[in-house]
Amino acid sequence: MAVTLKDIAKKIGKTTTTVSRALNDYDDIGPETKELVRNAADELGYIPNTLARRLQKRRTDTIGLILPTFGPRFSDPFFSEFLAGVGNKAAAGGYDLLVSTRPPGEQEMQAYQSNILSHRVDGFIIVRTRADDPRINYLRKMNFPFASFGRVEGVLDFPYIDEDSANGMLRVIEYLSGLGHRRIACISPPLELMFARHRIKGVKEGMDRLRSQGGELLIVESDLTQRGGYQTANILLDNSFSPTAIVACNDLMAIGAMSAVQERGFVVGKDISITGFDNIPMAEHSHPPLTTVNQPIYQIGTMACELLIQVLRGEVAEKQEIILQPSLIVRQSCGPTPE
Amino acid sequence: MAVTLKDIAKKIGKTTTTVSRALNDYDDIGPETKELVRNAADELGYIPNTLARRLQKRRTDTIGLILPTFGPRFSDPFFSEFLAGVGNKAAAGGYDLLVSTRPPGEQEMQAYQSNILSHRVDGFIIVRTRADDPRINYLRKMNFPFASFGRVEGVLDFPYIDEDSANGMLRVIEYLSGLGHRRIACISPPLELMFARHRIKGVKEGMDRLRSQGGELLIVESDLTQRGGYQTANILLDNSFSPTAIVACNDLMAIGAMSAVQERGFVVGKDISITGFDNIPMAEHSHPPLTTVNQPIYQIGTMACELLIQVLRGEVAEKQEIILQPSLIVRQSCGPTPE
DNA sequence: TTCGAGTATGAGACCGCTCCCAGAGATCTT
DNA sequence: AAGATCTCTGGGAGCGGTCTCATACTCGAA
Repeated sequence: MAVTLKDIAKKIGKTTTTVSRALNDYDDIGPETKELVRNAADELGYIPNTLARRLQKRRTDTIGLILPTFGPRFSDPFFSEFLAGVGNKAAAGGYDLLVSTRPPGEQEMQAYQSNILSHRVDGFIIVRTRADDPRINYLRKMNFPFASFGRVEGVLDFPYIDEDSANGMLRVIEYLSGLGHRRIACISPPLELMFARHRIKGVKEGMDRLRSQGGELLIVESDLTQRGGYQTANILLDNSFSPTAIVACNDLMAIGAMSAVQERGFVVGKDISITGFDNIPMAEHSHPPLTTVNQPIYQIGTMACELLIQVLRGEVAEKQEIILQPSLIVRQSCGPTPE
Repeated sequence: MAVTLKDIAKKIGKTTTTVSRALNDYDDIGPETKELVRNAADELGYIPNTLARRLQKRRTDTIGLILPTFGPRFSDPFFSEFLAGVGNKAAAGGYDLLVSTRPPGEQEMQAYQSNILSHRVDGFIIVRTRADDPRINYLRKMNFPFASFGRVEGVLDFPYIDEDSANGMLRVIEYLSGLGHRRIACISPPLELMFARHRIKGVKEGMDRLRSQGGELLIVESDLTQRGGYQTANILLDNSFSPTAIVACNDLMAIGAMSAVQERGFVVGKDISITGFDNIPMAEHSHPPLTTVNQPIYQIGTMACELLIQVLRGEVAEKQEIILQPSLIVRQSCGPTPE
């Protein structure tokens, strides 16, 4: 069996009280006693039982992360990198990370509820926020600690981190307009997702500025996947709108769109320009390499986790709201408008 | 405060013993009493405290999964899908999933140790096995429950699931040889990884059969990433060997290799054929779509988790060792040898 | 000298749950 | 009718920690 406080106490003829406090470095324990206890603990190979400690402290030292996924073939590079960021920060702060995947909706909400009510986690990281996000509404109602990556519509009285996607998209449009593009199509994620709204907002704002110069915009909704981007681009290409540039709201869809365009014999970056958003590793190695907006997703993961840890520790965060400024990554998927 | 057994007991004038057993449906509790207890529990909104139960049961109902990652930019589609498989199965079986990411080596081993010794998990899922795997050696030594995705060299006295990668690669080589290819280059992962060995073994076996027909093989080691595949393909293309086909040991490297080949103006599937392995979603949408070997990674995740759960429950699994037979997915990245 | 403050340790409750064991009735056996 | 058996419930220990409170001792100040 595992070594307990009692074993140490017995060995050195002290009580568990003393041992416990010595090991936790309380300053009401004599230095020699501390020394004695520590040596005995080392010798016996003592390791505290996390469960017992958690029960007593009424804390789980665990952070929950429930990834919203559609269907089993879930392979979003976004999440794996975000996960790594959150996980490493959590580990560094002494927290465990409890991960689940649930499709948005009923099951997802149940997962949040049961994790809270059965005392499995101390706080949640929310990812990929939705406009009127039921997760955030619920956590707020329960007064349960959380931090999110992404904002919501309405009151923002919780710690969050987000990228200024609107500004990122504005930069994309400005870049494209500088290359002469006026007829631009945009492939959007479901508009219930907040980041989709921000990105679309940036696109619209950019196009508004182009209105006097004949700017035209067509927005088509898709589903964030590569396949979705492919299909949607095909729809766009069949359409009479015939854009000179396609602005996809994430890299995965942009890469899917590239396939569709290339399949029709067009050259990406010459006949049609394509942009993405996120700067996933794949974007650098697509063919041609994808012009996109950088989103440091690993760092965002660590920062979101840090925000939550601050809340859990009861520290007053200097900054509860972090908005990162994006940067445009110019590669070869865009070129001047063909005449 | 949360409702406890004691609250229910007090309310109906019974003891916590009775309440506990009624809720756990022990058959030594009278049916009316059970009814009474259940109603009171519902009324008060009782939810058992997981921590307390776990402490008492000396079980954590938690499965550990430590993903081996190199560097922070960790975005392997492989892992996210595997994770989803494991996670969903764990949830279905009433287990929590504790996830960490660690670079292989010292830190990784410490994570295993501390998770075991501080009683955080009941068992581990090991992924991406290595030839003489320190994780498996350790868990075996500690007699700690685990199941793995992947085999090791030597004794296989633990539950595992694996794909018959050797056979998969054999099929690839046969397919390529059928198209007339004889000078074949292979981009390999680090050979310390078991699946690399199996895949290379299959490649060699296939080439051995081609020896009488002038088959020539060049193997170059890379690192599983898209970037690695790109760089390694460039090295290959600079080499005098000039292969007519490149067999990459995973899809990510294959896609990277495609970029390199295309950058030099070659047409993939005509001038040079390329194959991958894994059939990640991206493979379908690369340009051209990638010929590869299917590996149902989501299902593998669920099955690995199931193996572990059987061990944890003390059930005797009918099958402790599962080898899946792969299937070749033919797409457009291969063609007949150019003369 | 005596009291108060400070220091170091012990005793024991408690977190919320499970489970062993005892015991009270009810029913059955001979 | 008396003991044996069965059914149901209660008492209480214990999982492995933490924390409050009490206590014994030392020491300097009034």
